[in-house]
Amino acid sequence: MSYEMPEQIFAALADSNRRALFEEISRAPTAVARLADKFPISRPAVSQHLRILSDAGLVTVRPEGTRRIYAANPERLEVVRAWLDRYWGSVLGRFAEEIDRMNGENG
Amino acid sequence: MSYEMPEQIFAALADSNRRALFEEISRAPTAVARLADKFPISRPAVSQHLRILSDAGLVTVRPEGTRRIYAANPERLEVVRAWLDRYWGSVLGRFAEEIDRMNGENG
DNA sequence: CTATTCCGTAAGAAAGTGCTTACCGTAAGC
DNA sequence: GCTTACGGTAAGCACTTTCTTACGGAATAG
Repeated sequence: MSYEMPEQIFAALADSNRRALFEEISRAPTAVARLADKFPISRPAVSQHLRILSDAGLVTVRPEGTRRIYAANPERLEVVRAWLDRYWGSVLGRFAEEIDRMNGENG
Repeated sequence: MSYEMPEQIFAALADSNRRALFEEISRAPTAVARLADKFPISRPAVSQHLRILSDAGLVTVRPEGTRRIYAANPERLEVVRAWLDRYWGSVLGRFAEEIDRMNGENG
């Protein structure tokens, strides 16, 4: 049994600035300076957040002249959904066991 | 339009110890000392994690004698799922717009 | 070639996080 | 009552995060 741990992804999405950046980028691929204009933090701060999003695989980069265009990689969120599904699976499995157990005792 | 921000929930789940505690509690409601036995951290550390999980609404507490039994509140994860769904909705909406725009230009 | 624009990185400050030990309150057992 | 078990909180420490300013490298415009 092996599945990808959503460690980096949860950590990346835990910061509200980063979530907002990710959502902004998801609306349209965007250059760094433009993001820095839209957010109340400096351009280096944006770069640092983008680094983390990039390491988590949530965004990709494409150079365009001197600019670097960041685009979202929405598929990556499947890891989160997979974690949720796996969690629900185990919780529901537990629930079913409990039902069985109660039936075994009483039914 | 208003929807609950998953701020605290993502932050709570970003820590692997906390995720593990949450999953452990999800298997069965558990007292603090028992959790401290199962994890390589002290009892106060467990208490502090439980506080954060509790503030995020991911767990509930029930006193039982001198013990406090923590139980998971899985429904809370719906906030995460809702965020995912909303995100996908907007991304797919964008995609549809893009298709329309291209059809308007070329087709 | 020079100037300009864009952006990543380095360095450092301030704040936050996660852990430990020590302590205190509360519930149950003797 | 007194003792024991349980667990939250305070204080302090090491480490990490997040931001800033300063700098330097790379691509374009003149």
